[in-house]
Amino acid sequence: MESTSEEHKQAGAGAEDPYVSKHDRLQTLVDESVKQEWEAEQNRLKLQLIEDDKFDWVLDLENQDNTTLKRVAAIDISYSKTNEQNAVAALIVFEYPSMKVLYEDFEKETTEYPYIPGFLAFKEVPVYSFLFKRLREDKPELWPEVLLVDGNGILHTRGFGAASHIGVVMDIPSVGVGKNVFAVDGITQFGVKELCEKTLLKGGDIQPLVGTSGKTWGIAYRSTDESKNPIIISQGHRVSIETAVKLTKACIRKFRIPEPIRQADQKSRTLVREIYDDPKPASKKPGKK
DNA sequence: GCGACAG
DNA sequence: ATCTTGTCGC
Repeated sequence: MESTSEEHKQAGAGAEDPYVSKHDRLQTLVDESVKQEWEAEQNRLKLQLIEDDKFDWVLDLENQDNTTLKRVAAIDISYSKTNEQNAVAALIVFEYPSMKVLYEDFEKETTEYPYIPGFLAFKEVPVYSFLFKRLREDKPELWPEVLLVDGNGILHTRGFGAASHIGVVMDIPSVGVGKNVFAVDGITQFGVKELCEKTLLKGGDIQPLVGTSGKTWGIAYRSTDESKNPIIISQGHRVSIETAVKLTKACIRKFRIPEPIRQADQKSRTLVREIYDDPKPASKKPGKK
């Protein structure tokens, strides 16, 4: 039988087929039935989603004296370049507004699932839940008042991205900050890019992301004068879009990415390299060679 | 069927 | 997500 490379690829999805990449094998691990279960869980959890401000702290950028916000956290996860399943996740709690690190914790992880657009939470939330559990047990007094997540909140196919997912599961106010646009409701990367080139002229400028339906899914924000590409802010859980933008703005320091997320990204990336990609000669005993 | 596709 | 070289600017 004649077989194109495409057919060969599909026909040989078995785990023993050397012509099928590990990535492809992971993808086939998540079949339609799994995705349907995940969709159902997203829709179920979404019933608990709160898109209004529901917290007891105050963040006033005009009158800092009114501000009572003390603890902002960020989570991120970095993957091994040699094995895409291996990763290190980070949970860091910062003092606001000094951005001094109050608490940081890391955890190695071997992700069970691959990345599938629309289902990022199912790949990353398990290790985050673990880290939050350890925080609650070890330093409950440092529980953050709000959480920044690298990824989208309601800017999502079903209005329930990873930032909203972790926010609901942990019952913590959360904000999604992405580096790319997730296409939904007529919003496209290209469209947003073109629009932002006209509207985001300087650092601090914002551009609402309004879908065909009229819904505002998030806001593109030019965080600094130097960064031409905006970051994409969307509501996670228990925050309005205004608060989501205000908090993100308050967490920008010198760089495009909000400082908490930037540091969580940096540290998890350093660790994943040390642990998986730059294996140091396993601790040789001093004096021995 | 076709295009889209966070990390 | 990760891989990549040089390059511009403070």
